[in-house]
Amino acid sequence: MSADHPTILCTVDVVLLTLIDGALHVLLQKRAADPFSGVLALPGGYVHAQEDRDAADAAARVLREKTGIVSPYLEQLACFAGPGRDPRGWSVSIAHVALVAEEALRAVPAAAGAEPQWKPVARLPVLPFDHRQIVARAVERVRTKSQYSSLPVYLCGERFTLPQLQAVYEAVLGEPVNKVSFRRKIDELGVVEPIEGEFEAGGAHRPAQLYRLRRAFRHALSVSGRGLGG
Amino acid sequence: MSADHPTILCTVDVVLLTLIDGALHVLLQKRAADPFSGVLALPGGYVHAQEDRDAADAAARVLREKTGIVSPYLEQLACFAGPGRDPRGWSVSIAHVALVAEEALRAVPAAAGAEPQWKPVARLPVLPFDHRQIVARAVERVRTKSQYSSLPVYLCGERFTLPQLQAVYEAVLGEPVNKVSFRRKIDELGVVEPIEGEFEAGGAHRPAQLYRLRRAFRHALSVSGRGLGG
DNA sequence: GCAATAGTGTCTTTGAGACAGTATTGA
DNA sequence: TCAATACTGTCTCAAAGACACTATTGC
Repeated sequence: MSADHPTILCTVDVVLLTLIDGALHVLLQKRAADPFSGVLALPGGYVHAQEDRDAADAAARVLREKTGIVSPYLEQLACFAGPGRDPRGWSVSIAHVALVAEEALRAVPAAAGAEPQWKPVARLPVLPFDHRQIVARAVERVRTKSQYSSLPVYLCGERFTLPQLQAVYEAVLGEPVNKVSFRRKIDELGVVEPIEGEFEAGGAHRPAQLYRLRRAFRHALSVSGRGLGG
Repeated sequence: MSADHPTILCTVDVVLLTLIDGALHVLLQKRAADPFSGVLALPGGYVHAQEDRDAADAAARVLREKTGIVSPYLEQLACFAGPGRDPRGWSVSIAHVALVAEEALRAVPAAAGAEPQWKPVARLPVLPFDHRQIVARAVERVRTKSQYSSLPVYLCGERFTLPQLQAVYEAVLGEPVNKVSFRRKIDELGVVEPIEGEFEAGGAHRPAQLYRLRRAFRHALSVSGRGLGG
């Protein structure tokens, strides 16, 4: 029965987001091969049936191979499929969203793929395939989830203060949040903990308590994004 | 580059839910072909590159061809993918959730496929592939969305009373809901409207106002499920 | 002391649930 | 008139936001 139907292209794409100067940016790379060789696009690639254990695994591999980045948060976004999105024919892209702290990018080893470029999601260049819609859906998902979850902590570095975390929420949501209710919410979500005796010094004002992710929410590898407060 | 990789099976599966005697039921059919020929499973099939315009379109076609049902609500759920879920090899299933009123099933023409069987989601038989997880995720999605949206209206017939709609919500959510806040919420969602002068007669009590979906929320065909109060 | 930001106590406002009342039917 | 359910007005309670106050630093 499978022979009745022409081969369908099966790929994964990754929308990797980070916060630069208070604005969400997405990682783009110049494509190494046709179609659209040399054009800026989302990192993506074919599923490797020999090595990938599932779609998230494939997305994590593609991200690692092309950019050297291992994201602490990786979640399936949706399938984008149809006859027109890829000039080669009917294709399926299993799109994923990943989050990383800008700070963590400084430790990334030399990438195997093209030099990554960060573009603000509010001013994207023209993108091939349906990558513009994919990015839009990813941003929408992150904004929606940030309203009730602790997702934005994955945009912070290892150590952060609550005022910093609040600024991250405000940047993602695009609106100010109430300080008191923000702290109440973060407290009851229970995903971060104060680092005993550690404070952010430097300013001409009272130093802020440093926090970190609780152990149960730290991931060296990719996670599904479900049921983890994300 | 595509030749580097073995063919990946690309299918769609549909979790069609309805409410029977106050309990969520899922439509299953005996499979017509191997693998698992003759075993009860979700209706599913290959993507047809020649005719399907996207994944939801493929799901609607599969559902229509195999069961004769055209659902007023169809939404992409997630991709289930991996080497172990199908004995034929690495496979991708683009799973969808669909909702239909039990009442609407009576008007369904003779199905081209096997006789559909409705099984309660709380007591599923053993299912092939990863269909059990797919059903579980579908039910979880419907429950979650029902908490804040008008999704359950698609489990009602064309005309319904608010007490009937409330009972549907309670069946889906598995818990009683407050009558006053329920009516406030339905009112502000703005997806239903009273049918002027029409009441549900019959009981030895005050008749209830009949309601229907507002025109903007009625769909003869499948919809994406996003941004429509669903 | 003063400016600046961190952190907290508490009042107000808003929305959800509880409860009890009125409305309308068939018997 | 009574039982039964539809519908509605209003009180109570809990969560969220507003505001103001204290805390701690560098200058």
